[in-house]
Order: sequence, then C-alpha cells, then structure tokens
Amino acid sequence: MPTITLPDGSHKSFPAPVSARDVASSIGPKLAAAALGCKVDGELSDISRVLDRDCKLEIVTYKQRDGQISKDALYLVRHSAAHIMAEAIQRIVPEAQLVYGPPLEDKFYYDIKFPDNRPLRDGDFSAIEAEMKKIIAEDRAFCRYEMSIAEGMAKLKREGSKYKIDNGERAIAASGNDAKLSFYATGTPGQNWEDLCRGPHVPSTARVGAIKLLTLASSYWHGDENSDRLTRVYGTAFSTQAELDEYMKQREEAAKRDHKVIGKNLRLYHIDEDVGQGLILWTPRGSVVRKELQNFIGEELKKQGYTEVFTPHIGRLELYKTSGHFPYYKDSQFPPIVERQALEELSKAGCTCSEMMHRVEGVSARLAAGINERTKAQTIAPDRVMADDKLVDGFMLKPMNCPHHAKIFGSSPHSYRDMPVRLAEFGTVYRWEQSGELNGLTRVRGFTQDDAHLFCTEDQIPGEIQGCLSLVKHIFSVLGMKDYRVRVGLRDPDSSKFTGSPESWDKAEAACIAAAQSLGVSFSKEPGEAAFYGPKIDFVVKDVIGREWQLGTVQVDYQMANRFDLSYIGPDNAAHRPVVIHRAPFGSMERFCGVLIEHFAGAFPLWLSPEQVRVLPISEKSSEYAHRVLSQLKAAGLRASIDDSNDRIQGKVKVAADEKIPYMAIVGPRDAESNAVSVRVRGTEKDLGSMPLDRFVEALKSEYASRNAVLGVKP
RNA sequence: GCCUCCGUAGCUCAGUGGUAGAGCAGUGCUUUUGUAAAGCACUGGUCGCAGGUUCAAGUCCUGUCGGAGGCUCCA
Repeated sequence: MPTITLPDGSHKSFPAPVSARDVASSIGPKLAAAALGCKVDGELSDISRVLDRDCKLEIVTYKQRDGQISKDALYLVRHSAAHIMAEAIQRIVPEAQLVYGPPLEDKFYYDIKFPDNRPLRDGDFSAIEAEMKKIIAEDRAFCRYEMSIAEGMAKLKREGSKYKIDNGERAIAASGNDAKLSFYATGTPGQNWEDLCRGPHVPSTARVGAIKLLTLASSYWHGDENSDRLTRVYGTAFSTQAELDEYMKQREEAAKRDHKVIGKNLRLYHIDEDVGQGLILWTPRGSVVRKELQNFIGEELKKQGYTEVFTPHIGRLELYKTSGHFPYYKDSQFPPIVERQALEELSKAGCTCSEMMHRVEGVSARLAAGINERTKAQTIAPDRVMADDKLVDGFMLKPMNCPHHAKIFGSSPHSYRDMPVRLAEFGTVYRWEQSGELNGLTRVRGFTQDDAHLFCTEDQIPGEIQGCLSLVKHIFSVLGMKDYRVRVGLRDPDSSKFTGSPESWDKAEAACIAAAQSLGVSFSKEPGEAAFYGPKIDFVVKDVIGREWQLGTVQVDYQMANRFDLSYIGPDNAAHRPVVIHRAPFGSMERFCGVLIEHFAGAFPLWLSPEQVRVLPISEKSSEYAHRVLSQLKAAGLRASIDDSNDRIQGKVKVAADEKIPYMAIVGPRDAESNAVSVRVRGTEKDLGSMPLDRFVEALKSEYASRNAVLGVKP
C-alpha cells in the first residue's frame, strides 16, 4: 500500500506495489512517455523501478520545468550510451573485454582490454559510431534483472572475464552480503547483449539520441600503473543531434580561449625544445603581465608585514636531506649535480652508477642522529646512514624554497616579540614532471612560486592563516575571479601517521576551516588529504576546457622546525619551536598567468596589458603629431606604441583590435589642430569622439594606478 | 613513463607515390587615407630528425624528438 510523495508535495496512494512508470502514467501519458528515469528518495533509478513502500518520487525527464537539460537525464543518457558503445565495440572486436564504463560530467568512457594484436585506433571510430547508430535505431529496451550473489558470481565465472568477476566482487564488498548483482540486457536477457551493471539506464536504446566518440587514451586497471593497461574510449551523448552539435561548437570556442593559443597569438611566452620541455621563456609582452601581477602581490605582502628575501636556485644535497625532500621525492626532482672532481675520483675507483646513486643518497651519522633526536622518531632509518668517507655530496636545483628560508630564520636569534617572521620570495623552483603531464603554462618543470614561510607561535596560527586567505580574496576580487573553490585537507581520522599533537591539529584544522568559510566560496573538507606534517588549504580553479588546476596552497607544518632545529626565545626565557606555515596562494606565476590569460581571453585590463595604448595616425600627414602623442603617453609611464605603417586606418584598427590593445588613440589633422585624440576603447564599435590629449593621459594614468578591472575612460 | 592523434614557410593550413602550394606576416613600390585588412611585386621550405622500401617518398615502413588529449603522479 505505498504512498508516493511527488515533488510538488502531493501524495498518491496505490493498493499494491507499482512501477515509477505507472505512477508517471497516472499523472499523465505525456509525462510517462517523456520519462527517462526516476529518483526515489533522491536515488537515481530506472523508470521501471518498482515502488513497494512509501517514498518520495521524482520523474526524470530530459528537459526540466525551467527548460534546462536535466543533469540526471544526461547521466542516464551517457551511462546508456556507454553500454551501446561497448556492444558496438564487441560486435567489431569480439575479443575485447569490458572493464568499467561510467558517465562523467559532460561525457562518458569505457575502459576496455583489447587483444594486443588488435589495438583500437581512432580510425575505428566511424565503424563503431555506425554500429552504435544501428543499435539506437533498433530501439531495444534496457532490461534489468537481478541474481543472488552465488548465482551472479557463478554466471560471471562461467563467462570468464576477470575484470567483470572483479567488478562483481567489488559490488558485493561495497553493498554487503545480502546484495544482489544486477545485469542489464539491451533487449531480451539471454538473447541480446548484456553487461553486469548497477544501472540505472534510460528505458530503451532509442532514447540515446545522438552520440559521438571523442578520444582514445590508455588507462590502468584500478588506476595502478603496475596493473593491466587498458584502452579508455571517450565519447559523449545527448538526446538530440542539435545539442550534440552545440556541445562540439562550445568545445571549439573554448579551444580558442586556451592560454596556449592566446599565448602564441599575442606572443606572451615561448617554449623552445632546445631549452627544454616545460621551461618557459617569457617574451617582453608576457613578462609585463607577469611583472605587473608580481608587483601587485608584492605590494599587498608588504602591507601585511612580509619581508622579502632572495635565495639561490640550488642548494647542497645535505640541505634537502635535512628537510627530507631528498631522496624521498627524488623521482620528481632534477637529478643531483655532483662536482666534476668527485665524479672523476669515483670513476677512477671503479664506482658503478648505481653505487654512486646509493652514496649520493646516504645520510651522515651526525645528521641522522640529530634529526632523529629532534623529531623523537626513527625519521632517518638506520639503513640510510653511511660513513662520511663514503658519502658523495652534490647540489640540487631547488624543488622548494622552504629549506633556504628555514636557514635564513635560523641564522639569527629570535624573540617571541619578533614573531611572526614572514619571509617572502618569488622563488623559482624546478621539478621533474613526467613528460606526458606537461601543459603550456599550467604544468611546467621550472616555475616561480609566490612563496613565503611564516614562522610563528602556535597561538598565532589562526591569525596568520586568516591573513593568507584575505590576501587571496582581495587579489581574486581585483582580478574579477569568482569561479574558484577551496579544499581543506584534514588528517585521516583512522591514522596515526602524522606529527604533532592531536590537540595542535584540532586547533590548526579549526583555524583552516574558519578561514576557508570566511572566503564566501564553496569549500570542501577532505579528511585524509592533509600532509603528514599539518593540515592545508588548497585553491582550485577550472580552465577553459573544464580541467581543474590547483593554484595556491596554505599548509601548516609542525615538522620543519624540528628538522632544522629552529627556535625562538619565549617569555619564559626558554627556547621554543616555532610552527611554520608554507603559503603560495597563487601557486606559481606561470600557472596563475595561464589561468589569467584564459580568464580574460587575452583581453587584459589596462594595468596588466603588455601594450596599453596604440597611437594610430590617419595618414603620414599626422605622423608628427602622432609621435608627440606617443611621447606624452610614454612620459606618463604608459606602455604605448605607434602604428605608422602606410596601412589605411581600417587596417590599423583591425590589427590593434586583434591584439586586444585596451585603447586606440586615433589621430588625424582634426585632432592635431585641437591637441586632441579620438579614443577607441577595446570591445566597442566606434570611438568616443575627440578628447583633449591631457585629459586622456590623466584618465589612463589613474585607471592604471587603481588597477581597474574594466576599461573606464569616459568621453 | 603509458595509449591515440598530430608535426609542410614566422603563423594558419592545402597537398593519398611522379616538378613543394595558398592566405596572413615580412621587404619594396603605388596610394595619403577618419575607425575590424587598399593594390602590385618580391622574399621566404633539407616537408621535425634519422634510417628503410621504391626507378621515384611530404605521401609507405621503422626508430627518434617535439606537440595535443587522456591515464598515472603532483612535497
């Protein structure tokens, strides 16, 4: 006798269990026909789901009442499209074994194991798409049936795919021993194609209207690189071809906004294979953007009481053994630099490469003993300790700035009265990223962090974290960036693998959460995502094609001061350990500029623009006056240039517009007579009319100084 | 590092085994112009690199370097 509560709050009672489809029919036949699935107490299900108890029911249709396409409907469509693709692929390559095929935010994929002698090529796409269209045209129902664990596992074992057996076992592990295994046949079970699947799906294949395969990638079974390598086939699906076409168009538009495209068109930076992958050469134009940004951040840091330091790009291996970065993170560092003389001696002594690496990685007994004592643990295991005469020293390109900053802090005594000590540096670091991961400005091998280390007392932690976050908030708001989110990494509650006392952690975590809340953007708590040495806050933004990039981070560190034996003298006249906060709220200048290029689509506000004004003489007759205008703009500290080519004015305007110059100062005989310029603002169709030159210069100067986000010169 | 795709003039791209092309950019000339490209001419290439197949390779094969999208990783 189930009573169904509908989204409008009304109730419907039925004498016996009914399917969601029956409920939809009882509301209206059109609704039943439009239904793709349903939500039962918030859980997405098939429309054929039988309701045998009281519940809340929502019928999922493609278009919602507000006219938007339902995300749930797209989930059903794409999940079903993944099945249709898998069936099509198995028609073409019968030996292909299915692994796992979920829907994603705007697409879907299926991981498939292809026989080695028959890899999938993207040349197979048209054949697969043709098969998929046939399956869609056949309009077969997605038919769910369930089996007990014993029956279901027996069936999977008979069929013999280790991947599906594994999926079955995982499903059982996830939902307990009274679980059932569900299968979906596209058509009649036993006769048509089927797959072990949790569901849900659309009612029939025809409800997946338009499909397109996108790309191929390799993936690993269970994401483990030592496990089987699978082929991941990406595709997307919509209800109609028009929507699919619109999606593909949007992707193309987004691609034009890509910072790699804009960076090349506007000549902002260059990557040269002779210099190396992932190493950015900033051109004069791009350097302006970076420098302006750096100046802005630097000014704010000064206001917040930071002091600037400079440190070199390399440091001795011993330094990184003390900090713990080497050799623990050696796979993501450039290899050590060993002195030539030492290398020659080792070579003469017949030392092998692997032996040398071993000796480079060793730790002296003195250093090991010190660190172990201060951290009150076996931080340096005995097997890493090596006799001094065996050790090979060298230098490393710095992967982080903190060891250098720790040494600066440690180089002079500190009183509690001086705390906190805030050492800031736009410090360039080098990391060995895997080649497949490099990406324009957003993933590089050498980058400059807006780094600082705050050496503070435990009581000062909340205030310092708050200070970091208000800086981020201010800078993002000046840049007009609203679309970012914050992750707060907390310690794993089930683990004791962290340093520092639980009480300290509780306080620091509470401070991080409170600070994150104050930002007014969405944030998530992520237990287990903290570093072992302290909780952290990460800022994440999306790029034009929806990939998320981590920008900055604020991390509390209870460990570093121990390792470097740092201290300050407290009011009790005794030495105390400071707590260190690592913070680089914008991550790296490279990545942040990349994100900014996409944010502004290359149309920077005046203060960030590589070129702020271009003077365009109508003809050579006005050339002399135009050069006087140029000199005055330059004298006012503005980045200005002149286009005195013999193009017509139409051409000069077109070129300046393409280069996204904020202002054009067009000058002809009329302007020269009255000491004026005709100002055209980027993004507008015509000029503002003639304006006295002095007023124009003053207006630009003030707009520049105020870092206005919008171009604001008025006629 | 792994998988697929891509690499032709400074840039964007055409060229499916038979004499390397176009547009833009650059240079020169003409035009002296009032708001999204005036006209003509010239210049520019070991077709990423190295092997191989072939009478003949930009084109087919192998390797390699670089790029894109994913996977994995990210102190």
